[in-house]
Amino acid sequence: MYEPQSVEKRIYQFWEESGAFQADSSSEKPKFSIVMPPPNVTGSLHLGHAWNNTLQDIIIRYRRMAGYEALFLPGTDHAGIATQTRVEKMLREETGQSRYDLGREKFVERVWDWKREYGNRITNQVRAIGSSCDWSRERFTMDEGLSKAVRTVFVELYNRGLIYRGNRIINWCPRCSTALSDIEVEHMEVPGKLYHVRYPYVDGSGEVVIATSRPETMFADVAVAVHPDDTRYQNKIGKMLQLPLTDKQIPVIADNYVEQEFGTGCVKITPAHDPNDFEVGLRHNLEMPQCIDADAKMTALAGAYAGLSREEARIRVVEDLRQGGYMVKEEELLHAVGHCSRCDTVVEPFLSDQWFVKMGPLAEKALASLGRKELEFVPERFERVFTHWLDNVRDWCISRQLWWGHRIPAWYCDSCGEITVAMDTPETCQHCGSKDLRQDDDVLDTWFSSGLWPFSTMGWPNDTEDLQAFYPTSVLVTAYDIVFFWVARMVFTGLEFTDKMPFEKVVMHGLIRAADGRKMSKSLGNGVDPLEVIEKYGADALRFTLANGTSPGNDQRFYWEKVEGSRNFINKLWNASRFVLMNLPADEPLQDLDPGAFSVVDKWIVTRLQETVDEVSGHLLRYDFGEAGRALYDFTWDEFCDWYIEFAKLSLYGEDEAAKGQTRAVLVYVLDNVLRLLHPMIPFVTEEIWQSLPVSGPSLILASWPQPDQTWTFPAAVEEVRQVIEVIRSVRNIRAEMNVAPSKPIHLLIRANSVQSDALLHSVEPYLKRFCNAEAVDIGTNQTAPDKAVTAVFGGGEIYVPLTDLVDLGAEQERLQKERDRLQSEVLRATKKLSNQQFVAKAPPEVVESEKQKAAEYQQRLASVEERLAALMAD
RNA sequence: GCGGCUGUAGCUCAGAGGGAGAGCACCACCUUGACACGGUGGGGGCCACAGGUUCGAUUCCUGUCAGCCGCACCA
Repeated sequence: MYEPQSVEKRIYQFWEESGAFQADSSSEKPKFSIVMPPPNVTGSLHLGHAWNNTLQDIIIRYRRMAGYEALFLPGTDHAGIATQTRVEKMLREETGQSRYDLGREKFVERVWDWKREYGNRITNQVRAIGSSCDWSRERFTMDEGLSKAVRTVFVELYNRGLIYRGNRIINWCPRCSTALSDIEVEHMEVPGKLYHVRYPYVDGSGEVVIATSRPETMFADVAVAVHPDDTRYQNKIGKMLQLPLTDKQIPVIADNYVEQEFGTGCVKITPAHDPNDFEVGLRHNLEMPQCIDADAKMTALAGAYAGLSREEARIRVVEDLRQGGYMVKEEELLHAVGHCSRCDTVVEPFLSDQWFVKMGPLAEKALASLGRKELEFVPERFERVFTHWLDNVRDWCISRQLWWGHRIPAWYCDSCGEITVAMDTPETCQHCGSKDLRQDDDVLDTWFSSGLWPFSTMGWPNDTEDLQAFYPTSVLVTAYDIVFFWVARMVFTGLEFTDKMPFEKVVMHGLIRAADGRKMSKSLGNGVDPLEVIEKYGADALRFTLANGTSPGNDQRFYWEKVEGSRNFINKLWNASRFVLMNLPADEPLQDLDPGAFSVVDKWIVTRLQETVDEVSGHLLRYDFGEAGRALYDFTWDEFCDWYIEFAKLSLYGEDEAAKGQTRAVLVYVLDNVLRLLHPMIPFVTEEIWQSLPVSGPSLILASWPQPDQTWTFPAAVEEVRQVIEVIRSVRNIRAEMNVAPSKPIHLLIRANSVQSDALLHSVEPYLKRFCNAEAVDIGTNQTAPDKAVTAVFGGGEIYVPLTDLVDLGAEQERLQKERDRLQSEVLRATKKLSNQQFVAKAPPEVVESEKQKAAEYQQRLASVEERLAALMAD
């Protein structure tokens, strides 16, 4: 039994130390490169990473074997919010201090300590799944070089007018105390209420009724808007309203944004707390007071409610509105509420000074480039998702109120108030020369640095050899859930700063789900730790599970049973290899392959191997890992193990030394190639086995990828062995159906229906004897059915198994009738097709021809079965 | 609202314009000298539904139903 635990660590170390993972930028070979989506340093490997890494590593190992200089560049990102939160929590637990107690500098130093201590945990986990990364090129988003790239891009974009600072509404997470970009907000349908509230006119001439889902923001109301065409309110525009629960007065204004049909057609305008109202505020030049602060608490503006949380405030405000007679009605409302994607807190639309990337021009460039087919998505459909998003992008808020991250290279002048943006800390203000400069406190969104990953990792902005050799990268492999976060940003920055798409292809895979189809998540506690899988079944089994039988871009569910199946396959391979090895002579060299001396089964397996090589290579080139895995599984188990090895035993246990030598050579040849083909998927076992095979080369990881060899294909042999197998199966079926114990020898008679068939059957007689457990085999073109025999019909003739004392005539009749029915329906199907003039006229000739052949063969078989049946009835 | 995915054996899923597949589960048999994480044989499916294109559709197109997922500021 194969035990991966004792093998995998050793093999990985061997590879790593042998330099097999290292790519040479000065190599003459064609280049192939992948940059790994950097996992969070704080994180630990989950099955999604495992899947992602498996696919990348399959691609890289395949290309490396196929003669490319292959680079798989690993690294991690600094994960601003996640890491900072983590270290803050640790700090609080250990010393009771907050980051403010420590101060920025000390705190950041603390995070670096943490990173140095735990940061290589995840990269060691990546090693455990076998990724053949070039660790000498490992990068971290906060490395000096990558930080320089970040500053360069920031300064450049600022100078090109694509980065600006503005006082705008952004998504604010009160718990994380930072701004978030639009895509870091998850909208969830939440039941709420639509409150209809009376706002009376100041002059006592009545009232308007507004509808709101957030009554607690009313203290920051600056107007009530109606549609300019709304006849109900046209003459009210400009009138003043008394804001309930306050002494404030606000005007009725007109704006096209209001929908007349919704609610009452009146909208309260709160520019500081609602993105739409903010736009209205800008259009009408309104004040933008805030009644909720950064901690999601009510400000002094809320008067008596100041200091309350927004939730408490709502309850109290609603109550007081009811008391005061302002509440008209309360309707149930299901509405989408933004939640922080990291901590699930309800996001507050918050007016503040932030930095933004102007997306319009960047998106346009990306769309143009996509239009020119400069990037290919696999599967294709993801391109639509991508372009649709690009069509509607909004500016990207990139500043984060954190300490851990790339600090924004912008300085404010206390003398003139202007901003200086520079690569290096400026001595003086660019505008007035003053030395009173303060650097912006904020850091950049982590994705800002991840967005530069394909080229920043290769040394950009310096013009390095790596960039020359390996950029643009060949493929990007990622799950579809981060196309917008990551892929899009890399595309923008790649085009803007390198004038190239950062990768030729984007290969998308799905998400891995729990067995019940739900997402794996910490809160549900239904996550499976890949390391546990590796510990129990080995990394190869995990990899094969994740790659085999999957479909591009689709999700998959995790099943331990599937891992078990993979483990069984690996074990099968291991045992087959043991068989091959134990049948090799210890001291003689292996014979050369001599196709002239091949037996029919040798020709067959060698041909099937060529076909498999062709098939698997094609699937891998198309990134169709599931199909590649399936083809290899079937060939290895069903054809090589179940049939060829069994055939080979005859020769190996026989007396013919020449045949034995050939068989050994074929076994080794096929196994060698199977190992090569399987290596990208299950690198550990294949390397381990390969090391003990009598083949030349330092390691499988550096061995060459098999090429299909047309001179070694014997199509006739494939057809012949197919027939031999059919005979053997038929006899086994007879044994099982007629309850003849496998241990009981039988007498086998075969009537060949052609000379060729006769010759073939004679040549494979030893196989028939062994596989059918026949004490005697009689083959001839004029064999006839003996009395009391069980019959089966195959393509090349008829099989008779005399069962003198055992035969149950009823059972045999039943068997033959079943077979007759089956054949009849086949004949019917074929003749029906052929009698259709349209089919014969319009279908491709080869299809018609093969249909004719089928019809003829089934006719013949049917006739045989009917004849036998008649004879049986006559008895 | 817009866009996308999925619907195939009891379960999980591949597949492809010309005879329905795999793994697991199930039934029967097998202590065969690589492997019981194994071997042999077997049962099981109107390929969601309705139209259309085609000589031919489970596969392509349209619609319906069901499940899921993105994107979207409707108070």
